[in-house]
Amino acid sequence: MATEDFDTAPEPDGAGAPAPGTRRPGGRTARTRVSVLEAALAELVEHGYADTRIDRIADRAKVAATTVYRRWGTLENIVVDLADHLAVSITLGSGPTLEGDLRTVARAVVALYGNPAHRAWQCAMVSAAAASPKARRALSEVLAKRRESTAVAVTEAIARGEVPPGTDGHEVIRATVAPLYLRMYITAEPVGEAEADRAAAAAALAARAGLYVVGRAEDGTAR
Amino acid sequence: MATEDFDTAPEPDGAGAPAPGTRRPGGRTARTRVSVLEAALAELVEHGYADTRIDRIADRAKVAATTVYRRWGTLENIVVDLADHLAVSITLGSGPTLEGDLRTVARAVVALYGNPAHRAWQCAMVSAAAASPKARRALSEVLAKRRESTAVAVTEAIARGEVPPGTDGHEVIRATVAPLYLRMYITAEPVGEAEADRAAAAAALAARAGLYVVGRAEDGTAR
Amino acid sequence: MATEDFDTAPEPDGAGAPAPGTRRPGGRTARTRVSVLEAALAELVEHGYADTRIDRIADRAKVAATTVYRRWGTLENIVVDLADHLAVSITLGSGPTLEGDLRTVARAVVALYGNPAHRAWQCAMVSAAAASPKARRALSEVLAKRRESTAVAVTEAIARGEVPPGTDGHEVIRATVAPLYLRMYITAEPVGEAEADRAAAAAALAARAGLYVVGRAEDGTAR
Amino acid sequence: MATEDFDTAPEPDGAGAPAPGTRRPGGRTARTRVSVLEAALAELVEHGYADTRIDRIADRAKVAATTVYRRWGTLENIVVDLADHLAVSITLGSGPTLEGDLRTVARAVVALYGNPAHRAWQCAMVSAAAASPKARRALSEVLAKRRESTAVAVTEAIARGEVPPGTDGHEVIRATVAPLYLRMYITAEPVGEAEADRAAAAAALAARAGLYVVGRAEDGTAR
DNA sequence: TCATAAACGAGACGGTACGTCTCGTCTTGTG
DNA sequence: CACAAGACGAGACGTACCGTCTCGTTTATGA
Repeated sequence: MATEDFDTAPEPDGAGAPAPGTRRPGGRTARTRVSVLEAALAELVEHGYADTRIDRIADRAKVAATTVYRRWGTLENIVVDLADHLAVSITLGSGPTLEGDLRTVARAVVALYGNPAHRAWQCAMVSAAAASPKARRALSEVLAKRRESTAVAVTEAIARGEVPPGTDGHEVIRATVAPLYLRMYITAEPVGEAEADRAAAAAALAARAGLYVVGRAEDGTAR
Repeated sequence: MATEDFDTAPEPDGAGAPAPGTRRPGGRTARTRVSVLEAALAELVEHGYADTRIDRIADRAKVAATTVYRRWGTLENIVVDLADHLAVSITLGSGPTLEGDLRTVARAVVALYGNPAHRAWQCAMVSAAAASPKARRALSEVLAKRRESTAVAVTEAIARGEVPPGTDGHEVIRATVAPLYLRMYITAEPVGEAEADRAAAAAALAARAGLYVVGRAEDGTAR
Repeated sequence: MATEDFDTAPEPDGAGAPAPGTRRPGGRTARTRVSVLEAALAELVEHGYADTRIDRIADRAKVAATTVYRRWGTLENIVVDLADHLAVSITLGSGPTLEGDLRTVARAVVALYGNPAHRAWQCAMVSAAAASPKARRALSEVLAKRRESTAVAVTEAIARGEVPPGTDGHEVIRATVAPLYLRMYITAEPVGEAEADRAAAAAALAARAGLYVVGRAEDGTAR
Repeated sequence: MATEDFDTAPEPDGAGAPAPGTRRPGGRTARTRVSVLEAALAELVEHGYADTRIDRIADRAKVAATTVYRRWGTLENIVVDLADHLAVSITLGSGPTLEGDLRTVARAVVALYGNPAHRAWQCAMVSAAAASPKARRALSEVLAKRRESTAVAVTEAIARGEVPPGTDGHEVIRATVAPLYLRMYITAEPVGEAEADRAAAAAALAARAGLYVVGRAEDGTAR
């Protein structure tokens, strides 16, 4: 195993003071939060993560910059907090074949990429993740949660006898979205429905072949 | 097609003055360049892209900060310039099967990730790419160049009749490395030889099934 | 006359609401006041005027900061209010000579300077006085009040025929303490009984010579 | 001896980096310095020490605030630096009597107080001195330097046989100015030529009586 | 080999954003 | 329903880093 996780700092986030916004989470506090998150998203869309400034967020949110620093401290924290606010749910129509379901997932991923707000946020997360363990963990969690809701497609496929028992749903979803994410967030190559469908087909094929059966992963190759 | 490339700025890099370091590229000039690039790499390893400071690079390279600004201007440019300096070449032993070759490629990718210097640089590139079109293009080119040398495996496989004629070599390689890159640079999940081999197997399977035949990509799905 | 008083701001202290703490000056109200004043004094001793913070005073007094703001509004007001709380009285033993009495006064001034609490407060007053007219007036009053009780020594000396009739008691006291205050609060040079006694001697000498006879002050010099 | 000096902080001003402005003290550097000092003085006159803001100084001096922080760090340092820039010299005409000379000194002190710029600066110094040992030392030095040039009046008076040999010039000057400083910077009572002349007369009288003979100070009183 | 233009070194500065610290006010939820 | 505690607005602070400018020095390079 080449690596686990490249954490570095010990994150001295110990429970000192209970962070503003937690103690009295109603009324103004909540309004402020929404207002800031929305402003942050707008700034991400307009300027991108690297050129997003906290004071500009505060201005746009009609909030004192001090408040932003008090509540979030860093831009990274704001972006991470946006995850909840953006809460995305992919609903798949329980199609008759695994490939159909995966195609739905893949197309949804591409569609999200077409949404400027979501795309800007996701880009920001990727950029932040490459720099900080905290963002890394957060992004990891968000994606895991999303997979959670789509991995049921695999369960059903197992029930239908379409793929071998023991097939790891998460792994199948990963295989489906990986080529898309590569293009979208790393090489910035064009992504469309063609790519989505091809990725779904490849993942379904491999799943049917039993490549994602848990445990078989241990010896690595299947065939 | 959901997107092409999300460039924004026109990059006003017009040929004003001929950029220091090009006119007299010998002796001290060359020494300076190497020294700075090496220092930059070390800083990337130590602090990560987000916390790498130009002045610290200059200090470490025993060079005036002014010089760094004159020659590269931005950290991003330095990181991009590092691409040449890190020149990686994956040599595959022309094995008897496509899957074998892909496995070699995948394992090489994982091995590179195990190299702290290369990993730090690649993380920096991903982070920068998420923010700037220039970095995006550069990263895109680097990866394309790498694929160039490994895509021959597919050509040979076609010759052997292992995969259908018209199969797109680049696409096969992309399919091979995508799950690894996803784990390495986006979700920060563990990556090892197991994952490498599984990715290679899946890509080979899909290639054999004709999923990566050029032109068929147009209508998207291959059945 | 080079100057009168360097007031600037109009002091918008007009009688709007009757200031909290004036209406019901018993029980808790009084306890709070004492507690805050004492805390303020302690903070002055510990940190000095420039580094004394209202919230720290509140903490130490076990009182809500809001209360402090309501009652005093500014640190300056607290310091001014401390004047009463510190009420100092110099009792002179009605000695046989003016110089003796003045020596008592001078030594008392030096002794007060040796008291950390009083010294801290006095330093604060001087510092505040250099900045605000209100503090200036307050300090002026405090010192005038102190002189009031000691100037009787001059009245008695006049009665004894030791100094000419019409000698201004306040002026004699001023002359006595001036060199000490100069050292203590302006040049921060050492001050001890030697200086006290010398100042008393000089003031007594000048008083006997009739330098402080009222009216003669008009033409300034007394020969 | 009640006290020496009320220093507190260890002043971590050790020779780390040689502070900007010392290495290349010509041209722009010098212009910047003058510009800032002049602006600072103007702000002191307009707003007083307590309400002088560094960024406003920078604005007025048409200099980046960063530069001010780099060169001086604190307002206190600027005010201290102003001492040199304001370089005051009292020239006394070598009159025939000590009292005449002292009168010149006293009147000069009052006249300086009439100069708004000098008065604002001196008030600032007093205020700062009450808060920081560094300012205290600086003010102390400035005043000592001024006395240095006027204390010669006493030397000449000794030569003329007007005052006893061994009379301490500095102490005589202190006695002269003390009542004026008390009124000007502590009690803010009016000060004019009348007070100046009276103070000069009293100091001269005490000096002639031998009160300021060095060594006699040890046992304190002279009589 | 030597003149000269290129590249570098070093100090200072302008400017942006950051993150913090206070002060004093306003708001909220709880006793 | 009052009020203590929480959250906020405003403003200044001091710092970090970026990128530029200036001037003086060193060093390639080609005539």
